[in-house]
Amino acid sequence: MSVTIKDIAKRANVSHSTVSRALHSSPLISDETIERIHQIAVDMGYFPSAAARSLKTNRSRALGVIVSNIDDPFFSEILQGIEEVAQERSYSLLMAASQRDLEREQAIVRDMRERHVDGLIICSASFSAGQQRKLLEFGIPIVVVNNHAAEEYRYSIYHDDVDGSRQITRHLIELGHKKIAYLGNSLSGRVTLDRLTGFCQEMEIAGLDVPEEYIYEVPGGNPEDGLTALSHFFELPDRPTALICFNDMLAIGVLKGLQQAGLRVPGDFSVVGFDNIVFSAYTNPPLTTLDQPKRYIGAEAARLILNLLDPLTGEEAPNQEIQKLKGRLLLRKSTAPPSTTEQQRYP
Amino acid sequence: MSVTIKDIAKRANVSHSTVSRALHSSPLISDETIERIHQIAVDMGYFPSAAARSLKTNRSRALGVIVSNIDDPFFSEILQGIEEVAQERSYSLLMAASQRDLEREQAIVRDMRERHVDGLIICSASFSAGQQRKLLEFGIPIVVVNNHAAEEYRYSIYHDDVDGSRQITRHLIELGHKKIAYLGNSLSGRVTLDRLTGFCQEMEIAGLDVPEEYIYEVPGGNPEDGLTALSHFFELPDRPTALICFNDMLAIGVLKGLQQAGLRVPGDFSVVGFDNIVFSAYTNPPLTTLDQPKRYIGAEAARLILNLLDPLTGEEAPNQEIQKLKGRLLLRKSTAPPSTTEQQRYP
DNA sequence: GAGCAGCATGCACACGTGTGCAAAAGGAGC
DNA sequence: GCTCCTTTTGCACACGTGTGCATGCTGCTC
Repeated sequence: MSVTIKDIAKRANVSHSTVSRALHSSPLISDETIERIHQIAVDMGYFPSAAARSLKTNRSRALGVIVSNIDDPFFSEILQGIEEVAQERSYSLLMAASQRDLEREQAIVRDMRERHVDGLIICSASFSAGQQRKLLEFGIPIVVVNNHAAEEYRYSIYHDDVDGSRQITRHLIELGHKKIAYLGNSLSGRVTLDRLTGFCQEMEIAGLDVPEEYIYEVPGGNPEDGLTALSHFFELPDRPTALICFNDMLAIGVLKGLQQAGLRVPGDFSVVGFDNIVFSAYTNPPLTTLDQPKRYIGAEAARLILNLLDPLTGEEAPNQEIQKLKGRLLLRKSTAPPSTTEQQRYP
Repeated sequence: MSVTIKDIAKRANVSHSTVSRALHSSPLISDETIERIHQIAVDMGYFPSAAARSLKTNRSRALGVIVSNIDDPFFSEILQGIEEVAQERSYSLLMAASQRDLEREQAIVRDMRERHVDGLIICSASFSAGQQRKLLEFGIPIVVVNNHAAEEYRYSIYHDDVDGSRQITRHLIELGHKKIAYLGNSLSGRVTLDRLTGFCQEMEIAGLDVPEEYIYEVPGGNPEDGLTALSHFFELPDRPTALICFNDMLAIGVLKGLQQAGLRVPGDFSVVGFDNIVFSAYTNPPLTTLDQPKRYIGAEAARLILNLLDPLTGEEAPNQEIQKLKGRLLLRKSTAPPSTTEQQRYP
């Protein structure tokens, strides 16, 4: 079929082991043979077999990446960060989407194991606890990104959602809002909880009350979820003047709902998102949000795992590393002081 | 290290070849041995080694997927479609982003080859012609998706951009527009060209003139590109009343630019996009666009290549297949008849 | 010239799996 | 009891690469 080191060996009148060593530029082989064999390899169009190498060395130079959905703009930006670093260090990526489906998760984990990936990056917020044990007995480094159980893994990197949410809440409070609500995504576990916690903490510090009905959760994080969730807040007798959304996607849906209802943002109602996905800058009005360094998070996750696999010279591989990154409040145009006449403007 | 078929063989008091056959449920092995060995395999936590299998069988049960950018919402939806079908047929995906960078492309192709992927799906519109030859001597099926050289490959699946563009143009013409402009993306080769062609065809049929300066290209397809491109049209002495954008991303930027300039859409100016990415439904106003079946395209690409690899019973593998899919015009709120006083309303 | 060091290369086995062929076991038919 | 057939299993080799160890060669020193 294709050219192997044996073919090269024949052509060069040496043994296949000499070829193998020469291609790795081993010091055991004389410089001229190395040069000669490299040349022959190029001429013959030799490509090493990753399978054979992997079989022999027990390393695949591949990373597994598990994500909930590839087409989530938040995750896809993280993926881009991972990809860049992996490519730079010449690792390949085996990618799979769990769709939050247990059966798929199991199939994926099984596959990753059979393919002997050298490391695993999990970007699926809700990776089931059952899989976790299976993964650990796997014996390879695992880095989780923004997982709901970030602290239970040895290596993880995640955004400080409590802090981010506090920044956002403080901003609204400083604008003068007193009636602030939170719209969460029940599917995202720890993340939505942390964002809720940060919100509540800051409200308490400010001595502001958060009625139970100001906290609402939907099972999803897409624009349409935000759109439909809005009716909950509309039906309240005492309506909030500002809404903190779990993420930008929800916020984008909320903006549309408000517009349909004839409410002006931010004049009548303030909305904030979370994540700073690309499109949050192009809504009308542009969305005030919390900028998570998504690309950096992905890159950092890849770097962390690659440093564990191929320790750079001088660096010691840590046996535990949990990175908590802080985001940055991004003020745009969807927030303003509450309208003094807001009750009248409600439809 | 981990459990191998030899370990199972020892435990079961048979040879490793019997185990190998039993695990494949070969008819050569008695049912009871098959049953017994399957049980032992489960008990011992056996995982077959993909590397060893791949080495022996010359199949990897993996598909390579090359994309320009993972975080492009258009491609990431296609990816999702690919992923679903691949998973269903238990193939894994090796994913890489070319970033339209020649050096990266080469590294990726090399890697895919070394890893012996069974098939390749190329979603990078501008995959260089040089790579193409290398790929073909590769000897594996290749399916290109929306490539600029779709017809040069044996298997490809792409959207009928000429038709789509004609649908869009016709819509604008029917609304009464006579001065329609096109904003292209010079990086996307055939795609932008086809969309331009469809536009021109329909304009000619309607007997409408397209001045040279109504056709403008920017090197990119992101919202910011659309935003900056707008000034070109503003500077024209005789301005268009409608703009067809290469894709939704550009259109989203254009919408923002128009809003900043104080123009009303669609009252003062009509805008249409292309692709129907998720967010096009959430702009203000919602974007009229051409709905490409992105997920379906991805799924179809994966199905095509998998049918070539593992022909389903009864089906004959075609030795060439070029699918051209038609999109559907999606009327939303960014288009309307041209304002009769449009010249006055321009700033 | 014997001994030795140092360099360059080959031999042989290993990684885990799949498979053609031989062989063993068992039963049936004469 | 022998042959023949069927069913079940084992032997041995192959896939392409990496590596410990042995071997051969060259040149130097005493």
